[in-house]
Amino acid sequence: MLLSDQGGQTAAAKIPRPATLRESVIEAIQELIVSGQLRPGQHLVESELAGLLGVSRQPVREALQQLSGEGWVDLHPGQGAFVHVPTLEEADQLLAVRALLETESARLAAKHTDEQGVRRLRELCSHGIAAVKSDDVDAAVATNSELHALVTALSGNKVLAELASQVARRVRWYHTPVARQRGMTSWEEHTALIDAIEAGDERRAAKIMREHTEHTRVSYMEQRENEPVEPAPSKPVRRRRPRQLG
Amino acid sequence: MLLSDQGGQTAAAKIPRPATLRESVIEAIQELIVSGQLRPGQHLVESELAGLLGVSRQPVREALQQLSGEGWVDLHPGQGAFVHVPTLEEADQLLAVRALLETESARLAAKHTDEQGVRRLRELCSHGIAAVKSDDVDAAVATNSELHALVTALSGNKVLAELASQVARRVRWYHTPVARQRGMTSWEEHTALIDAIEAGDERRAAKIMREHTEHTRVSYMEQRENEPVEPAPSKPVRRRRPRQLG
DNA sequence: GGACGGTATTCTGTAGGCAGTCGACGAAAA
DNA sequence: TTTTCGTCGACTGCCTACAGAATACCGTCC
Repeated sequence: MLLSDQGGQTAAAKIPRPATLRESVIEAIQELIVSGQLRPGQHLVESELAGLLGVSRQPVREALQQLSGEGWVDLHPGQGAFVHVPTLEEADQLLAVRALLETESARLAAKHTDEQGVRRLRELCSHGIAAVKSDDVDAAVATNSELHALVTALSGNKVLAELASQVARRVRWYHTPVARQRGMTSWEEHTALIDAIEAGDERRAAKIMREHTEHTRVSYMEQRENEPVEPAPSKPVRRRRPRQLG
Repeated sequence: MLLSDQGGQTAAAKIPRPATLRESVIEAIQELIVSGQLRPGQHLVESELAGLLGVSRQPVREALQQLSGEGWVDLHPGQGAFVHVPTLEEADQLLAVRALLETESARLAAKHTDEQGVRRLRELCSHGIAAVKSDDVDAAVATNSELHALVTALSGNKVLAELASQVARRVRWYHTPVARQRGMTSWEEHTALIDAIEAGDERRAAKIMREHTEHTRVSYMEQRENEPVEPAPSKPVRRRRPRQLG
């Protein structure tokens, strides 16, 4: 029970629960956002999403509220939900926080180094390297998330792990385009990190993780500066359906 | 807009918004929890809360879900909401995370030291000292929260500030009983912290904040060991209304 | 031609209601 | 007496419906 729900995907056991509609809706909307079908700043009309997903408004409302708590959408009271517009500044700050949390996690993981944990880390690492070699970016990103999640789990601090996972989910939104650019380098750093954890070298593990996350941040910032997104409307306006003829 | 919703209570300006029912319900339930009217592990029946607060079930549901995201209640699918049972271990970890976040905040605040910010910090500090002298624990705790929130806001990293505020809210649940014990000592440390921030001494500010939060943690742990709470039922059971006669 | 106010429309926020599900209690069997 | 099964009650999850709020459209007036 302790770590079963940390990995999320790792614990596929238990029961393939039918899951509540709310959870399904959450995942569906997340998918729509990361896939770009819902653009940043777009007004999310509850009834529309409800119709699209074939459910009622209530699960959609609840999903939007949870997504708001996780930073995916912004909830303007009385106005509705809008897909969050990721700022350059915010991405920078988010990645900085991630660096902070994960650095500490790595330090703690090295402190209570755990043979079985290290083994699982190595497994994930080889999966990730395989994914990069076969040019499967999605799999690489997913494995990357799992690996980082596992490191935080190994820190032994559940609160820290949960918080880091929350931040990581948001980072993942930005991460995909960077993954290809970073490519194999990232996984070499992972390997070094695991070595440090296995050796129980807190200082080195922390250092590597800090540099690793910092590299990702720099990569992201460079990428973004090369491809400036079009300036979104500063005031998100409620979209209006074209009037019906007749 | 930038910092207005950081303090919560500080920004009483803006609009005396009628606020959505959901938000009111959230605050009401939080209040019921911290005041102890809702005991840890207790089953929260939606219809009951709805009746108590004079609203329908929907706002209550939404409030419970948000509170679940913030760690106040645990949501068991198909079973309902239960007031979170704070573990000793969890409190320890929570305070450790707070230490991490606020240490970094203090460092950053010292980095971009800001005259006006320092002035506001000193104001809060004197308020807090006055509260302690007049033995007003609630005011002291509130002012303490505000001060810490302001430090995180001065860090300039909004994501960090938001996260720290989230953690701080949970800490506050545990903090009240410790406040009296720590008393004036805590505020002397605050003064030293502000001095360091004003001087722009990152290292010293971080050090003071780390020790400060560590003192709180130790205080809390000592207090808890002296007064072990009764072991809550490990399996939260759905409360059952006594059967109607006839 | 531009600005302003009225109106219509759309969406959110909330309420109430129904079916599914989970747990508890009690009876029957071993 | 202990275990197992059936039944009942209550609560959650979801859907539908209604009232209020906010905004865009459009005609009128200056």
